[in-house]
Amino acid sequence: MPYEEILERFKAQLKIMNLKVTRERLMILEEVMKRKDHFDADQFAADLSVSGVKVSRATVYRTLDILHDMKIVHKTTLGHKHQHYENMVDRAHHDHLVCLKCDKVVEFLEPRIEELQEKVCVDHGFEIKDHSLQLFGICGDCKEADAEANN
Amino acid sequence: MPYEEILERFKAQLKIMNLKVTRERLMILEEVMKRKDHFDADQFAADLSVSGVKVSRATVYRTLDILHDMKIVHKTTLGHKHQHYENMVDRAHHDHLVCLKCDKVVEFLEPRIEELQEKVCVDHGFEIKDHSLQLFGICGDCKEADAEANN
DNA sequence: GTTGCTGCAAACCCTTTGCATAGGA
DNA sequence: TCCTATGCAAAGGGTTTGCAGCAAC
Repeated sequence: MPYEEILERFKAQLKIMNLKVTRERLMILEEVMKRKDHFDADQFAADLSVSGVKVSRATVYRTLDILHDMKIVHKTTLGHKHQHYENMVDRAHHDHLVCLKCDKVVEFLEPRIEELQEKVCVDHGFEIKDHSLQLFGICGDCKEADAEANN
Repeated sequence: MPYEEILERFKAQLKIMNLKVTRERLMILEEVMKRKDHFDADQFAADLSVSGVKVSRATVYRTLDILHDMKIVHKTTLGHKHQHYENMVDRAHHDHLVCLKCDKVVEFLEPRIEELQEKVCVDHGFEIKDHSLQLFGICGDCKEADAEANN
């Protein structure tokens, strides 16, 4: 989806929600759209600042929340004490593999897991709304590094 | 496993780890063994206090950590900002369904999901160590309540 | 002009930690 | 006696919030 389109969608949504189109919100949207990785609010605020964009941390949190409500960003817990955000424009749902040694994050999608989750919910009379799945382990690179260290 | 046995195991493990057998640690083990639910440290400390057992929150956290190292309790994140603990004595691994309305927690085990997780890891060259899976939705009771409210 | 937004700093919440004292081994 | 454990209160780290001034509409 071209940036122009997201921008228009963002503005339109803000209008619908009775929110104002401000310089800060546009700057944050722009920065989010540049990101393809999993980022945390603090790092994001720092990067904005380095780019010469002055926006307070409070506004970053507030705006990321709006973007989350609009499903433009997704929030995940990857085993740290802070939340991670990711740009979801043109991206399908996925879960995460997290390396316990180097913190590398790899995305995956296993449709059969998704189906089984649905089934579990139905079996328990739940209407599923969301889920959170993270697999923690040691990535290939770290395993290799370990093996070498033991030689 | 009878309580006596866990108690002995706890004392033995403490000895191995060069930790002391204290009144506080025994009181906390006893309270943990009474629990079959998912509890948080704060509630746990409050309940201890109501039972007339005086133990500081700091000691509760410290001791729950020891019990976690010993695999006597398991730590989970259930979508809240605090950790939940559960007594794992005589209990197998399981994942959780969480109701977004009433916070009810239901446990489930779907071996096929576990297998597929293994497969995903192998496919990505990861050595799996742990995983975290929560399904969020609306439980049967809340769905009924909603339906009635709409009549 | 009205209403919502921002930045700041303080508050929050859960959890951890430093330190003096108490208490197992 | 020696050394760890405890309790307290303060610190920590991420996130939220109250408020006065400011910017959209």
